[in-house]
Amino acid sequence: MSNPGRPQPRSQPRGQARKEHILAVALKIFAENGYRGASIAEIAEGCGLSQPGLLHHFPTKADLLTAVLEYRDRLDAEKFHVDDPTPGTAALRHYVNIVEHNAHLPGLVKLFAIVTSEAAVNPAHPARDWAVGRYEKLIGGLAANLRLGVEDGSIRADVDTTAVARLVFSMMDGLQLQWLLNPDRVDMPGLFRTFIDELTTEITTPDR
Amino acid sequence: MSNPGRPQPRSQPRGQARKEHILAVALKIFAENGYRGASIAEIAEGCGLSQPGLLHHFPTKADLLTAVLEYRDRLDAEKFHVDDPTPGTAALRHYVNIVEHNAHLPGLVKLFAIVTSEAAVNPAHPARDWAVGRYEKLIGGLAANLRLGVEDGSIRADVDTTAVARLVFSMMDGLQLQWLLNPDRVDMPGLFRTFIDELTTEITTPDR
DNA sequence: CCTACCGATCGGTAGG
DNA sequence: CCTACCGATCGGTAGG
Repeated sequence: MSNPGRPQPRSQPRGQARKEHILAVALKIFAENGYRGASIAEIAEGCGLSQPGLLHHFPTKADLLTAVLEYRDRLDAEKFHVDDPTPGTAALRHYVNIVEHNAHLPGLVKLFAIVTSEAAVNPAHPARDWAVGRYEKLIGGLAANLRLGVEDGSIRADVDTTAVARLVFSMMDGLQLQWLLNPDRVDMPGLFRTFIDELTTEITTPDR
Repeated sequence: MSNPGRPQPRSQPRGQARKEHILAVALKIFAENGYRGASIAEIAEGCGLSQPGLLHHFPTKADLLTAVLEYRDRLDAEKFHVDDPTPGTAALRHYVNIVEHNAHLPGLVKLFAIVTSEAAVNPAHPARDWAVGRYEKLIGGLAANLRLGVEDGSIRADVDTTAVARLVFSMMDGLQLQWLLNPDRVDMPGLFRTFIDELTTEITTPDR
C-alpha cells in the first residue's frame, strides 16, 4: 500500500513469507485436530522445520493459535470490509455472500467451528477471549447496521436488532456443523439464504 | 418398573451403579476437554479408581465416550419421548421445552457441543457415526412430524419439511455456543422461542 | 549484536 | 480391580 516502486526488497520479506507459510500449515492442523489434538511437532514437520525452529517464530503453541486466528480475522476483514457501514437488510445479504464463499473453504470453517466450541466448553482455553470478542464484534456490527435500517425506516422499529444478529450467527454456526458432517446432502448456502430471505421479509417495514 | 418387592438384590446392581457413576464422571470431563483433551487417568481418579481399574469396565477410551453418548441419548429419549409422533407445529414447541430444560444442564450442552464439533472436523473421530446418526434421527423425526402437519392441513403444503428441520437444529446448536460463551447475556431459551414462534407463523396454513 | 535455525533432550503423560 | 510397566509422543528448552 504505502510501498513505492521496488524499495527495500528485504525489509521483512524472508521472515514474513516464512511466517505466513507457518500460519497456513498451522491453520489446517488446528482445524482438523483442535488445539490440544494438534501437535507443534506435526505443524513443524509440515513446514519443513524442526520443532524448535517453529518455536523460534511463535514461542508457544498458544501464541501460534492466537496468531493463526488473528491472521485469518485480518484477511477476512480486508476481503469483506466487515467494518464498513451497510445499512438495513443489505447487511444480511452480505452474510449470504460470506456463507457462499465459506462453502469453498472447509478448512477455514473447520478452524472456527472447533476453536469456538473448545473455547465455549473450556473457560481456560487460549482462544476464549478471541471467541468471546469475535461474537461481540460480529453481533455488534450487524446490530449497528440493522439499527441504521430502523433509523432510515426500512426496518420495523420494534425489531430487537441484537437478538436478530444473534440468531443470524447462530444459524450460520449451526449450519456449518451439519454441512461439515454431510457436505453432499446439506446445502449450507441455500439453507442460509432461505433463512435470511424469510428473516428479511419478517423485519422489513410493510409497504403500506 | 418391572421390579417387584425386593427380588434379586444383585442381578446387576453393584456393577451397574459403578458403571453409571463412571459415565457421570466421564461425561463432565469429556464435556470440558473434548475427546483427546480428556485423559482416562483423570476420569479414573474422579471415580476413585486406578487407570487400569477404569479400563476394566470400558476397554478403551473410545468405548467410554461411546458409552457416555449412548447413555445420555437413552435417558433423553425416555424423558422427552422423542420417538412419539407429535403432528404439526406442536413438534416445534416440544423443542422449545427441551432447550429450556437444557439451559439448566450446561454440562450436557457442553458434551454435545464439543463432541459434535470434533466429529465434524475430523472424519476419524470415534463419535463421527454418533454425530451423523444423531442429526439423521433428529432431522428425520422432526421432518416426519411436520409432514403429519402438512397431511392434516395445519402446515402449508409447499413447506420443505427437511429444510425446516435442519434450520431448527442449526439454530439450537448455534445458540448453545453463544450461551456457553456468555450465559449471563445470552437468553438461549428466549431467543430460541422467538425463532420458533416466527417459524411457526411462517409455515402455518393461513386462516383464509 | 542480529536472524534463523539445529540435534538432542528436559519432565510428564498418553492409551493400553 | 491392583501395581508395575511398555512404546510413543506431548510442549517446551538446553547449548551451540
